[in-house]
Amino acid sequence: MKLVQETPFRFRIERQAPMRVPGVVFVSRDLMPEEQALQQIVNVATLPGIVGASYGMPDLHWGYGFPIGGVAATDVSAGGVVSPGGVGFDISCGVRLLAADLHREGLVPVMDRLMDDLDAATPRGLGGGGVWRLPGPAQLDRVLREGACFAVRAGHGEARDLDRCEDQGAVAGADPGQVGTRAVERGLLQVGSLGSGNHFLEVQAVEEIYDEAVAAAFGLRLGQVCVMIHCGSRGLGHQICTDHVRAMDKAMIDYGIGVPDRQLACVPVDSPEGRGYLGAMAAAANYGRANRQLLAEAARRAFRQVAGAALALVYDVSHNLAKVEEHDGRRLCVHRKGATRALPPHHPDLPADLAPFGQPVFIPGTMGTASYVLTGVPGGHAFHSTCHGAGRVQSRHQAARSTSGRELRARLEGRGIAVRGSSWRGLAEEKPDAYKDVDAVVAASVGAGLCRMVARLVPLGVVKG
DNA sequence: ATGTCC
Repeated sequence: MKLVQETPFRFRIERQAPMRVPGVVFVSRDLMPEEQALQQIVNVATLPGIVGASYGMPDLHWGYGFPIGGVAATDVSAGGVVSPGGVGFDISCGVRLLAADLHREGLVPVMDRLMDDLDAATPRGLGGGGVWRLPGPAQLDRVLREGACFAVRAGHGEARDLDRCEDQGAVAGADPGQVGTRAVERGLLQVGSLGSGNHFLEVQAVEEIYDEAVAAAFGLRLGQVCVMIHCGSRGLGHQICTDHVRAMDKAMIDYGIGVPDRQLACVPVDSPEGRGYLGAMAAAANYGRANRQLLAEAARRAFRQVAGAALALVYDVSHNLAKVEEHDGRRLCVHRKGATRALPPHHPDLPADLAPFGQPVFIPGTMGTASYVLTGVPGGHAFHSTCHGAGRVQSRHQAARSTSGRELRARLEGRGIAVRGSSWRGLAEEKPDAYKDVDAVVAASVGAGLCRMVARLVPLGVVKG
Protein backbone atom coordinates (compact mmCIF):
# COMPACT_ATOMS: atom_id res chain seq x y z
CA MET A 1 0.00 0.00 0.00
CA LYS A 2 1.42 3.38 -0.99
CA LEU A 3 0.49 6.12 1.48
CA VAL A 4 1.21 9.72 0.42
CA GLN A 5 0.85 12.66 2.79
CA GLU A 6 -0.86 15.51 0.91
CA THR A 7 -1.43 17.98 3.77
CA PRO A 8 -0.93 17.79 7.56
CA PHE A 9 -4.37 16.18 7.88
CA ARG A 10 -4.80 14.31 4.61
CA PHE A 11 -3.16 11.12 3.33
CA ARG A 12 -3.87 9.48 -0.01
CA ILE A 13 -3.67 5.75 -0.63
CA GLU A 14 -2.67 5.41 -4.28
CA ARG A 15 -5.12 3.52 -6.41
CA GLN A 16 -3.88 0.15 -7.56
CA ALA A 17 -5.86 -2.80 -8.90
CA PRO A 18 -8.39 -3.92 -7.88
CA MET A 19 -9.18 -0.51 -6.31
CA ARG A 20 -11.60 1.54 -8.44
CA VAL A 21 -10.79 4.82 -6.64
CA PRO A 22 -8.00 5.99 -4.34
CA GLY A 23 -8.27 6.05 -0.55
CA VAL A 24 -8.26 9.38 1.28
CA VAL A 25 -7.70 9.39 5.03
CA PHE A 26 -8.12 12.60 7.03
CA VAL A 27 -5.71 12.02 9.89
CA SER A 28 -2.61 13.53 11.40
CA ARG A 29 0.50 11.38 11.85
CA ASP A 30 -0.40 11.03 15.54
CA LEU A 31 -3.88 9.73 14.74
CA MET A 32 -2.77 7.27 12.05
CA PRO A 33 -4.80 4.10 12.69
CA GLU A 34 -3.71 0.48 12.67
CA GLU A 35 -2.83 -1.12 9.32
CA GLN A 36 -6.04 -3.20 9.37
CA ALA A 37 -8.17 -0.05 9.20
CA LEU A 38 -6.20 1.29 6.21
CA GLN A 39 -6.55 -2.09 4.51
CA GLN A 40 -10.32 -1.78 4.99
CA ILE A 41 -10.23 1.62 3.24
CA VAL A 42 -8.48 -0.17 0.35
CA ASN A 43 -11.06 -2.99 0.35
CA VAL A 44 -13.97 -0.53 0.23
CA ALA A 45 -12.32 1.20 -2.75
CA THR A 46 -13.00 -1.95 -4.81
CA LEU A 47 -16.80 -1.82 -4.44
CA PRO A 48 -18.80 -1.60 -7.68
CA GLY A 49 -19.92 1.93 -8.51
CA ILE A 50 -17.82 3.70 -5.87
CA VAL A 51 -17.08 7.32 -6.81
CA GLY A 52 -14.52 9.90 -5.66
CA ALA A 53 -12.54 8.02 -3.04
CA SER A 54 -12.86 5.60 -0.16
CA TYR A 55 -12.66 8.02 2.76
CA GLY A 56 -11.49 7.71 6.34
CA MET A 57 -12.37 10.23 9.06
CA PRO A 58 -9.89 11.30 11.78
CA ASP A 59 -11.34 8.79 14.29
CA LEU A 60 -10.82 5.90 11.86
CA HIS A 61 -10.42 2.43 13.31
CA TRP A 62 -11.00 -1.20 12.39
CA GLY A 63 -14.61 -2.41 12.06
CA TYR A 64 -16.86 -5.04 10.45
CA GLY A 65 -16.00 -4.95 6.72
CA PHE A 66 -15.88 -1.16 6.48
CA PRO A 67 -13.74 0.72 8.99
CA ILE A 68 -15.50 2.79 11.64
CA GLY A 69 -15.00 6.35 10.44
CA GLY A 70 -15.49 5.22 6.83
CA VAL A 71 -17.40 7.14 4.15
CA ALA A 72 -18.10 5.70 0.70
CA ALA A 73 -20.54 6.74 -2.01
CA THR A 74 -21.69 4.67 -4.97
CA ASP A 75 -23.40 5.85 -8.15
CA VAL A 76 -26.90 4.33 -8.16
CA SER A 77 -27.34 4.55 -11.93
CA ALA A 78 -23.92 2.97 -12.61
CA GLY A 79 -24.55 -0.29 -10.75
CA GLY A 80 -23.45 1.20 -7.43
CA VAL A 81 -23.88 -1.10 -4.46
CA VAL A 82 -25.21 -0.81 -0.94
CA SER A 83 -23.45 -2.76 1.81
CA PRO A 84 -24.81 -3.30 5.35
CA GLY A 85 -21.19 -3.36 6.54
CA GLY A 86 -20.99 0.28 5.43
CA VAL A 87 -23.61 1.20 8.03
CA GLY A 88 -22.69 -1.22 10.77
CA PHE A 89 -24.67 -3.27 13.25
CA ASP A 90 -25.97 -0.32 15.22
CA ILE A 91 -28.05 1.18 12.43
CA SER A 92 -28.73 4.90 12.96
CA CYS A 93 -26.78 5.13 16.15
CA GLY A 94 -26.58 8.85 16.76
CA VAL A 95 -26.50 11.82 19.07
CA ARG A 96 -29.09 14.33 20.20
CA LEU A 97 -28.30 17.47 22.20
CA LEU A 98 -30.78 19.40 24.32
CA ALA A 99 -30.07 22.80 25.88
CA ALA A 100 -31.55 23.71 29.27
CA ASP A 101 -32.74 27.18 30.29
CA LEU A 102 -30.43 26.81 33.26
CA HIS A 103 -26.89 27.87 34.22
CA ARG A 104 -24.65 25.19 35.72
CA GLU A 105 -24.57 27.04 39.07
CA GLY A 106 -28.32 26.59 39.34
CA LEU A 107 -27.90 22.85 39.07
CA VAL A 108 -25.50 22.38 42.00
CA PRO A 109 -28.09 22.18 44.82
CA VAL A 110 -30.28 19.64 42.95
CA MET A 111 -27.65 17.65 41.09
CA ASP A 112 -27.83 14.48 43.23
CA ARG A 113 -31.59 14.28 42.97
CA LEU A 114 -31.53 15.02 39.25
CA MET A 115 -29.01 12.24 38.64
CA ASP A 116 -31.09 9.81 40.71
CA ASP A 117 -34.20 10.74 38.70
CA LEU A 118 -32.39 10.37 35.37
CA ASP A 119 -30.96 7.06 36.59
CA ALA A 120 -34.46 5.78 37.35
CA ALA A 121 -36.01 7.21 34.16
CA THR A 122 -33.46 5.79 31.70
CA PRO A 123 -33.96 2.10 30.85
CA ARG A 124 -30.62 0.64 29.81
CA GLY A 125 -28.23 -2.27 29.82
CA LEU A 126 -28.27 -5.39 27.69
CA GLY A 127 -31.71 -6.67 26.67
CA GLY A 128 -34.28 -5.25 29.05
CA GLY A 129 -37.44 -3.20 28.62
CA GLY A 130 -37.93 0.30 27.24
CA VAL A 131 -40.03 3.29 28.26
CA TRP A 132 -42.82 2.08 25.97
CA ARG A 133 -44.55 -1.26 26.28
CA LEU A 134 -45.80 -1.69 22.72
CA PRO A 135 -49.05 -3.63 22.65
CA GLY A 136 -48.09 -5.39 19.42
CA PRO A 137 -46.56 -5.31 15.95
CA ALA A 138 -49.11 -2.74 14.69
CA GLN A 139 -47.72 -0.09 17.04
CA LEU A 140 -44.14 -1.07 16.21
CA ASP A 141 -45.05 -0.67 12.54
CA ARG A 142 -45.82 3.00 13.21
CA VAL A 143 -42.53 3.49 15.05
CA LEU A 144 -40.69 1.98 12.08
CA ARG A 145 -42.50 4.20 9.54
CA GLU A 146 -42.82 7.43 11.51
CA GLY A 147 -39.81 7.51 13.85
CA ALA A 148 -39.66 10.52 16.17
CA CYS A 149 -42.85 11.85 14.52
CA PHE A 150 -44.84 8.98 16.01
CA ALA A 151 -43.44 9.67 19.47
CA VAL A 152 -44.40 13.35 19.16
CA ARG A 153 -47.87 12.50 17.76
CA ALA A 154 -48.39 10.23 20.76
CA GLY A 155 -47.73 13.19 23.07
CA HIS A 156 -44.04 12.60 23.76
CA GLY A 157 -42.51 15.84 22.58
CA GLU A 158 -43.28 19.13 20.89
CA ALA A 159 -43.73 19.88 17.18
CA ARG A 160 -40.55 21.98 17.16
CA ASP A 161 -38.53 18.88 18.06
CA LEU A 162 -39.14 17.46 14.61
CA ASP A 163 -37.76 20.57 12.87
CA ARG A 164 -34.55 19.88 14.75
CA CYS A 165 -34.20 16.25 13.71
CA GLU A 166 -32.35 15.01 10.65
CA ASP A 167 -35.05 14.29 8.01
CA GLN A 168 -37.66 15.97 10.26
CA GLY A 169 -37.68 12.92 12.51
CA ALA A 170 -38.36 10.13 10.00
CA VAL A 171 -36.35 8.69 7.12
CA ALA A 172 -38.54 8.20 4.06
CA GLY A 173 -38.87 4.80 2.45
CA ALA A 174 -39.03 2.66 5.58
CA ASP A 175 -40.34 -0.80 4.72
CA PRO A 176 -41.41 -2.77 7.81
CA GLY A 177 -42.12 -5.71 5.49
CA GLN A 178 -38.34 -6.09 5.18
CA VAL A 179 -37.93 -6.32 8.94
CA GLY A 180 -37.83 -10.00 9.95
CA THR A 181 -39.92 -11.52 12.72
CA ARG A 182 -36.94 -11.87 15.01
CA ALA A 183 -36.01 -8.21 14.63
CA VAL A 184 -39.64 -7.34 15.42
CA GLU A 185 -39.61 -9.53 18.54
CA ARG A 186 -36.46 -7.84 19.79
CA GLY A 187 -37.73 -4.38 18.87
CA LEU A 188 -41.05 -4.70 20.70
CA LEU A 189 -39.37 -4.76 24.09
CA GLN A 190 -36.76 -2.02 23.69
CA VAL A 191 -38.43 1.16 22.42
CA GLY A 192 -37.08 4.09 24.42
CA SER A 193 -34.05 2.35 25.92
CA LEU A 194 -30.44 3.45 25.91
CA GLY A 195 -28.61 0.16 25.44
CA SER A 196 -25.07 -0.47 26.63
CA GLY A 197 -21.46 -0.13 25.53
CA ASN A 198 -20.56 3.46 24.65
CA HIS A 199 -24.18 4.65 24.80
CA PHE A 200 -25.01 7.23 27.45
CA LEU A 201 -27.12 10.11 28.61
CA GLU A 202 -24.93 12.89 29.94
CA VAL A 203 -25.60 16.14 31.79
CA GLN A 204 -23.03 18.61 30.47
CA ALA A 205 -22.11 22.29 30.68
CA VAL A 206 -20.95 24.61 27.90
CA GLU A 207 -17.34 25.32 28.87
CA GLU A 208 -16.11 27.20 25.83
CA ILE A 209 -17.62 28.85 22.78
CA TYR A 210 -15.56 29.20 19.62
CA ASP A 211 -18.17 30.87 17.43
CA GLU A 212 -20.65 33.16 19.21
CA ALA A 213 -22.99 33.65 16.25
CA VAL A 214 -23.36 29.97 15.43
CA ALA A 215 -23.63 28.97 19.10
CA ALA A 216 -26.39 31.55 19.62
CA ALA A 217 -28.26 30.25 16.58
CA PHE A 218 -27.98 26.70 18.00
CA GLY A 219 -29.35 28.03 21.33
CA LEU A 220 -26.07 27.60 23.26
CA ARG A 221 -24.34 30.00 25.68
CA LEU A 222 -21.43 29.81 28.10
CA GLY A 223 -22.13 28.01 31.39
CA GLN A 224 -25.41 26.55 30.12
CA VAL A 225 -26.53 23.08 31.14
CA CYS A 226 -27.10 20.59 28.29
CA VAL A 227 -28.17 16.97 27.93
CA MET A 228 -26.48 14.75 25.35
CA ILE A 229 -28.06 11.41 24.42
CA HIS A 230 -26.07 8.82 22.46
CA CYS A 231 -27.95 5.65 21.47
CA GLY A 232 -29.09 3.58 18.51
CA SER A 233 -31.58 1.01 17.29
CA ARG A 234 -30.78 -1.72 19.84
CA GLY A 235 -31.39 -5.38 19.04
CA LEU A 236 -33.75 -4.48 16.19
CA GLY A 237 -31.05 -2.78 14.11
CA HIS A 238 -28.55 -5.48 14.98
CA GLN A 239 -30.91 -8.23 13.82
CA ILE A 240 -31.72 -6.38 10.59
CA CYS A 241 -28.01 -6.08 9.80
CA THR A 242 -27.45 -9.78 10.54
CA ASP A 243 -30.41 -10.87 8.39
CA HIS A 244 -29.57 -8.69 5.39
CA VAL A 245 -25.84 -9.46 5.40
CA ARG A 246 -26.79 -13.14 5.22
CA ALA A 247 -29.22 -12.55 2.36
CA MET A 248 -26.73 -10.43 0.40
CA ASP A 249 -23.92 -12.89 0.93
CA LYS A 250 -25.97 -15.34 -1.15
CA ALA A 251 -27.51 -12.85 -3.60
CA MET A 252 -24.30 -11.12 -4.62
CA ILE A 253 -23.18 -14.23 -6.50
CA ASP A 254 -26.14 -13.78 -8.87
CA TYR A 255 -25.06 -10.20 -9.54
CA GLY A 256 -21.51 -11.33 -10.34
CA ILE A 257 -20.08 -9.22 -7.54
CA GLY A 258 -16.87 -10.28 -5.87
CA VAL A 259 -15.41 -8.53 -2.82
CA PRO A 260 -12.02 -8.92 -1.08
CA ASP A 261 -13.70 -9.48 2.31
CA ARG A 262 -16.90 -11.39 2.89
CA GLN A 263 -17.92 -8.78 5.45
CA LEU A 264 -18.33 -6.38 2.52
CA ALA A 265 -21.38 -8.32 1.25
CA CYS A 266 -23.26 -5.94 -1.06
CA VAL A 267 -25.75 -5.80 -3.94
CA PRO A 268 -26.74 -3.04 -6.38
CA VAL A 269 -28.79 -0.29 -4.72
CA ASP A 270 -31.19 -0.70 -7.61
CA SER A 271 -32.06 -4.38 -6.97
CA PRO A 272 -34.75 -6.14 -4.91
CA GLU A 273 -32.22 -7.03 -2.20
CA GLY A 274 -30.69 -3.55 -2.25
CA ARG A 275 -34.08 -1.85 -1.94
CA GLY A 276 -35.02 -4.40 0.72
CA TYR A 277 -32.01 -3.56 2.86
CA LEU A 278 -32.49 0.20 2.48
CA GLY A 279 -36.17 -0.18 3.45
CA ALA A 280 -35.28 -2.19 6.55
CA MET A 281 -32.39 0.14 7.37
CA ALA A 282 -34.73 3.15 7.18
CA ALA A 283 -37.12 1.37 9.55
CA ALA A 284 -34.27 0.81 12.02
CA ALA A 285 -33.23 4.44 11.60
CA ASN A 286 -36.74 5.51 12.57
CA TYR A 287 -36.67 3.19 15.56
CA GLY A 288 -33.43 4.87 16.67
CA ARG A 289 -34.99 8.32 16.33
CA ALA A 290 -38.11 7.35 18.28
CA ASN A 291 -35.75 5.95 20.89
CA ARG A 292 -33.87 9.22 21.30
CA GLN A 293 -37.12 11.20 21.30
CA LEU A 294 -38.56 9.11 24.16
CA LEU A 295 -35.35 9.23 26.19
CA ALA A 296 -35.28 13.01 25.73
CA GLU A 297 -38.84 13.23 27.05
CA ALA A 298 -37.87 11.22 30.12
CA ALA A 299 -34.97 13.64 30.69
CA ARG A 300 -37.33 16.61 30.24
CA ARG A 301 -39.64 15.29 32.96
CA ALA A 302 -36.73 14.89 35.36
CA PHE A 303 -35.41 18.39 34.63
CA ARG A 304 -38.86 19.95 35.00
CA GLN A 305 -39.58 18.21 38.30
CA VAL A 306 -36.19 18.60 39.93
CA ALA A 307 -34.84 21.86 38.52
CA GLY A 308 -37.93 23.55 37.05
CA ALA A 309 -35.97 23.74 33.81
CA ALA A 310 -37.00 23.14 30.19
CA LEU A 311 -34.87 21.39 27.55
CA ALA A 312 -34.88 22.65 23.94
CA LEU A 313 -33.69 20.29 21.24
CA VAL A 314 -30.60 21.62 19.45
CA TYR A 315 -30.47 18.82 16.86
CA ASP A 316 -30.52 15.04 16.41
CA VAL A 317 -28.14 13.43 13.92
CA SER A 318 -27.08 9.88 13.15
CA HIS A 319 -23.52 8.69 12.49
CA ASN A 320 -24.33 5.17 11.17
CA LEU A 321 -26.45 5.38 8.05
CA ALA A 322 -26.55 5.00 4.26
CA LYS A 323 -28.55 7.57 2.33
CA VAL A 324 -29.35 8.16 -1.30
CA GLU A 325 -28.33 11.80 -1.81
CA GLU A 326 -27.73 14.04 -4.80
CA HIS A 327 -24.16 15.26 -5.24
CA ASP A 328 -23.12 17.19 -8.37
CA GLY A 329 -26.20 16.01 -10.23
CA ARG A 330 -25.66 12.32 -9.48
CA ARG A 331 -27.75 10.10 -7.22
CA LEU A 332 -25.28 8.55 -4.82
CA CYS A 333 -25.72 6.03 -2.04
CA VAL A 334 -23.57 7.59 0.69
CA HIS A 335 -22.50 5.17 3.42
CA ARG A 336 -21.46 6.84 6.68
CA LYS A 337 -20.25 4.44 9.34
CA GLY A 338 -18.96 6.19 12.43
CA ALA A 339 -19.08 9.36 10.40
CA THR A 340 -21.49 12.28 10.78
CA ARG A 341 -23.28 14.13 8.02
CA ALA A 342 -22.20 17.79 8.22
CA LEU A 343 -24.29 19.91 5.84
CA PRO A 344 -22.80 23.30 4.88
CA PRO A 345 -24.64 26.62 5.33
CA HIS A 346 -27.61 27.15 2.97
CA HIS A 347 -28.06 23.46 2.21
CA PRO A 348 -31.73 22.86 1.31
CA ASP A 349 -32.13 20.09 3.90
CA LEU A 350 -31.40 22.43 6.81
CA PRO A 351 -34.23 23.95 8.90
CA ALA A 352 -34.75 27.60 7.89
CA ASP A 353 -33.43 29.13 11.12
CA LEU A 354 -30.19 27.12 10.93
CA ALA A 355 -29.62 27.59 7.19
CA PRO A 356 -27.09 30.46 7.51
CA PHE A 357 -25.00 28.50 10.01
CA GLY A 358 -24.74 24.91 8.76
CA GLN A 359 -25.83 21.65 10.34
CA PRO A 360 -25.07 20.99 14.01
CA VAL A 361 -22.73 18.03 14.56
CA PHE A 362 -22.14 16.46 17.96
CA ILE A 363 -18.99 14.61 18.92
CA PRO A 364 -19.41 12.66 22.14
CA GLY A 365 -16.19 12.29 24.11
CA THR A 366 -15.69 9.55 26.63
CA MET A 367 -16.71 9.63 30.28
CA GLY A 368 -14.76 12.38 31.92
CA THR A 369 -13.63 14.10 28.73
CA ALA A 370 -15.13 16.89 26.66
CA SER A 371 -17.74 16.62 23.92
CA TYR A 372 -17.92 19.02 21.00
CA VAL A 373 -20.51 20.89 18.97
CA LEU A 374 -19.34 21.42 15.39
CA THR A 375 -20.96 22.67 12.21
CA GLY A 376 -20.72 21.85 8.51
CA VAL A 377 -18.59 24.03 6.23
CA PRO A 378 -18.83 25.07 2.58
CA GLY A 379 -16.79 22.83 0.32
CA GLY A 380 -16.80 20.08 2.96
CA HIS A 381 -15.12 16.91 1.73
CA ALA A 382 -16.29 13.30 1.73
CA PHE A 383 -19.85 14.18 0.66
CA HIS A 384 -20.30 16.53 3.63
CA SER A 385 -19.11 14.23 6.40
CA THR A 386 -16.95 14.52 9.48
CA CYS A 387 -15.85 12.48 12.51
CA HIS A 388 -18.20 10.95 15.08
CA GLY A 389 -16.28 10.45 18.32
CA ALA A 390 -12.99 9.64 19.93
CA GLY A 391 -12.53 6.17 18.47
CA ARG A 392 -11.29 3.19 20.44
CA VAL A 393 -7.62 2.36 20.86
CA GLN A 394 -8.09 -0.48 23.39
CA SER A 395 -10.44 -3.41 23.03
CA ARG A 396 -13.22 -3.82 25.59
CA HIS A 397 -11.30 -6.75 27.03
CA GLN A 398 -8.05 -4.78 27.36
CA ALA A 399 -9.86 -1.88 28.98
CA ALA A 400 -11.72 -4.03 31.53
CA ARG A 401 -8.54 -5.93 32.42
CA SER A 402 -6.60 -2.84 33.48
CA THR A 403 -9.31 -0.97 35.43
CA SER A 404 -12.20 -1.85 37.71
CA GLY A 405 -15.54 -0.11 37.34
CA ARG A 406 -15.56 0.87 41.02
CA GLU A 407 -12.13 2.45 40.75
CA LEU A 408 -13.15 4.36 37.62
CA ARG A 409 -16.33 5.65 39.21
CA ALA A 410 -14.39 6.86 42.26
CA ARG A 411 -11.89 8.61 40.01
CA LEU A 412 -14.64 10.40 38.06
CA GLU A 413 -16.63 11.38 41.15
CA GLY A 414 -13.39 12.74 42.63
CA ARG A 415 -13.31 15.11 39.67
CA GLY A 416 -16.90 16.19 40.32
CA ILE A 417 -18.55 14.01 37.66
CA ALA A 418 -21.60 12.13 38.97
CA VAL A 419 -21.84 8.56 37.70
CA ARG A 420 -24.91 6.34 37.46
CA GLY A 421 -23.86 3.09 35.79
CA SER A 422 -25.66 -0.08 34.83
CA SER A 423 -22.83 -2.60 35.25
CA TRP A 424 -19.34 -2.34 36.73
CA ARG A 425 -17.87 -4.29 33.86
CA GLY A 426 -19.53 -2.00 31.30
CA LEU A 427 -18.17 1.03 33.12
CA ALA A 428 -14.60 -0.32 33.09
CA GLU A 429 -14.82 -1.11 29.37
CA GLU A 430 -15.56 2.55 28.70
CA LYS A 431 -12.65 4.06 30.61
CA PRO A 432 -11.44 7.28 28.96
CA ASP A 433 -7.95 5.99 28.14
CA ALA A 434 -9.46 3.19 26.03
CA TYR A 435 -10.18 5.96 23.50
CA LYS A 436 -8.21 8.39 21.38
CA ASP A 437 -7.95 12.00 22.48
CA VAL A 438 -11.22 13.60 21.35
CA ASP A 439 -9.55 17.04 21.28
CA ALA A 440 -7.02 15.75 18.74
CA VAL A 441 -9.75 14.09 16.64
CA VAL A 442 -11.73 17.34 16.48
CA ALA A 443 -8.60 19.40 15.75
CA ALA A 444 -7.78 17.07 12.85
CA SER A 445 -11.35 17.28 11.52
CA VAL A 446 -11.19 21.07 11.53
CA GLY A 447 -7.65 21.06 10.12
CA ALA A 448 -8.77 18.78 7.30
CA GLY A 449 -11.57 21.19 6.38
CA LEU A 450 -14.41 18.80 7.28
CA CYS A 451 -16.17 21.08 9.81
CA ARG A 452 -15.56 23.91 12.25
CA MET A 453 -15.83 24.24 16.00
CA VAL A 454 -18.79 25.86 17.73
CA ALA A 455 -18.59 24.87 21.40
CA ARG A 456 -16.94 22.54 23.88
CA LEU A 457 -19.04 20.77 26.51
CA VAL A 458 -17.79 19.16 29.72
CA PRO A 459 -19.52 16.37 31.67
CA LEU A 460 -21.25 17.03 35.00
CA GLY A 461 -22.97 13.68 35.31
CA VAL A 462 -23.25 10.53 33.24
CA VAL A 463 -26.02 7.92 33.05
CA LYS A 464 -24.12 5.05 31.48
CA GLY A 465 -25.59 2.27 29.39
C1' DA B 1 -22.91 -2.10 18.90
C1' DT B 2 -25.39 -6.90 20.22
C1' DG B 3 -30.28 -11.77 24.40
C1' DT B 4 -21.02 -10.81 22.88
C1' DC B 5 -22.78 -18.54 19.30
C1' DC B 6 -28.56 -21.30 16.91
